[in-house]
Amino acid sequence: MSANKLHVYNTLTRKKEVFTPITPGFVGMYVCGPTVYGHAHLGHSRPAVTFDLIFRYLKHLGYKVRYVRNITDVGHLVADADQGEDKIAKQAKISKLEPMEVVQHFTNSYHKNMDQLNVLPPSIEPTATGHIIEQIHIVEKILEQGYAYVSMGSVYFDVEKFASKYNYGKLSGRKTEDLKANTRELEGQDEKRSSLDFAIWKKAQPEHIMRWPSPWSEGFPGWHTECVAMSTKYLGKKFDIHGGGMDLLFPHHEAEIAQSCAALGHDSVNYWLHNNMITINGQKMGKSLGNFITLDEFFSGMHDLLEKAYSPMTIRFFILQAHYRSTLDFSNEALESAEKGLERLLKAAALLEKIKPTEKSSVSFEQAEENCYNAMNDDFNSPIVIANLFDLVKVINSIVDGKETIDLPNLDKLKSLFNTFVFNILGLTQEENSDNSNNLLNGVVDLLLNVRMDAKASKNWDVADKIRNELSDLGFEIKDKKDGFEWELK
RNA sequence: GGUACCUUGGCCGAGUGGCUAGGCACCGGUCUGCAAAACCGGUUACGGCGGUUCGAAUCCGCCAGGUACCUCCA
Repeated sequence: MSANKLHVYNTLTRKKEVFTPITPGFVGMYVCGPTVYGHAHLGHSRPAVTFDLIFRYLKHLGYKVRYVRNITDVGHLVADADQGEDKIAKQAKISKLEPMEVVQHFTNSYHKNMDQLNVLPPSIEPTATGHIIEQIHIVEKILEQGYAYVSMGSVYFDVEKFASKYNYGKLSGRKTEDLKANTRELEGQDEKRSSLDFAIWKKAQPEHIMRWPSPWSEGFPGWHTECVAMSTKYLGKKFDIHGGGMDLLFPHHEAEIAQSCAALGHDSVNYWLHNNMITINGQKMGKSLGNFITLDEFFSGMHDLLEKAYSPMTIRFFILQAHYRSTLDFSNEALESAEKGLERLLKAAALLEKIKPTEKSSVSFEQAEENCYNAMNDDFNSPIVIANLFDLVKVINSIVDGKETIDLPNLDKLKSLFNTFVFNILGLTQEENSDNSNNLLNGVVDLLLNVRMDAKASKNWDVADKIRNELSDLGFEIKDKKDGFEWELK
């Protein structure tokens, strides 16, 4: 891997490639966002954090990035007995709310969770319902090009016709013959010429409450059309990066490629990036599997599978400790070790600010810096970055212990390196304990510990230990120093 | 059934031919009145069998186990 160039793993070619933007200095990135018909769960945080890391790093490299992440608020079908019914509409009926009320509620909840995870907002966050006209235009274009047909008020994409000219399945490695042999019986199949075809406009059934007029019927846009319409609108007919979860590879992204190819005559995306899944007991955590834990439940600890609450930063760090293309297995043990590791990292970051430089330096950081950049340039390898940061943690602690020395230029270098990677690129934040701002409490604890200092001075160990042990039981961590003490609320 | 991918130490997770991440846990030491924190050192690996090679966790083959997608899903 060459040292200075960003390489990304392109799902389309199954290789790491040098990243070269279409327009020098600018990057266009589109990422599939959530379908807002439920609270965000741990699985949703993976692409959000992954592409946040990528967004942050591209910006750090000096690119001007337009990051588009959509909100899917219409159109996807449910999997159970209510086949053919709109997910959002179904949720709306259950809770007797307006569909847009449901959408707004879960969008707000998603935004709150993303903010807690310190995920930066995208540059543009378009909604599917806000781009019905654009989607109708895409459908019209595909019809004009002859790669779709109208049937009973719905419009279907003609996969076999498309496949006769273009390569359908190139992203997911599928062949149309194999697909034909394996497609299940689904509702509405009789309207389609082939089981492979997919709806790009769907006529609304009477019970559908989300519906829009179109040249073909009153209905709603098809499953994969919104991303094509919105990515084209905001990033152009050709853009750099398209991201999303691996589970969207087929059919969603394959269908996107087919649609933009059919409508525009060429591919839109240069680099396809896919994050892997978070698993629970080795199995994908997913809405439809019912084995998910929401982010709010993680933050509060209110779930049977959780032994305790885990902070948003713990979740973020947990995700960043694995490479984005690997599966990541949830367990209480793994989260607790992430929590402790993160604490150690952030404590070092705080200590770093207090270090006073000396005349001479026994340490330098060129190698560490190179290692960090090489790791990020090698397909955003955050676990390697973190490993290097932990090496720096050791150095910081050794300096504080007086076992190493650092001069001003090296201290500035270390601060800049550490803070850049910990806070700017990995996007971690110090989670301030709100109780620390309580002056009354601070005064009382300081008083008790000063009493303990006096007890220690007169070798009254019983009193000294009693104060320390009982404060510890209450959740305070007491650290004796040479000439005093430090404490914090755990 | 088809396609793709995975299997690393007590746990989590990097690593793609030699130099063997990192975190958590555990053990020993330093410091401390004793602790905690910190530092130093240590222990436990590459699913199985074969092959290629001077050398394989890393390449190839077979076997076993697992996952994802093929229907909405991050």
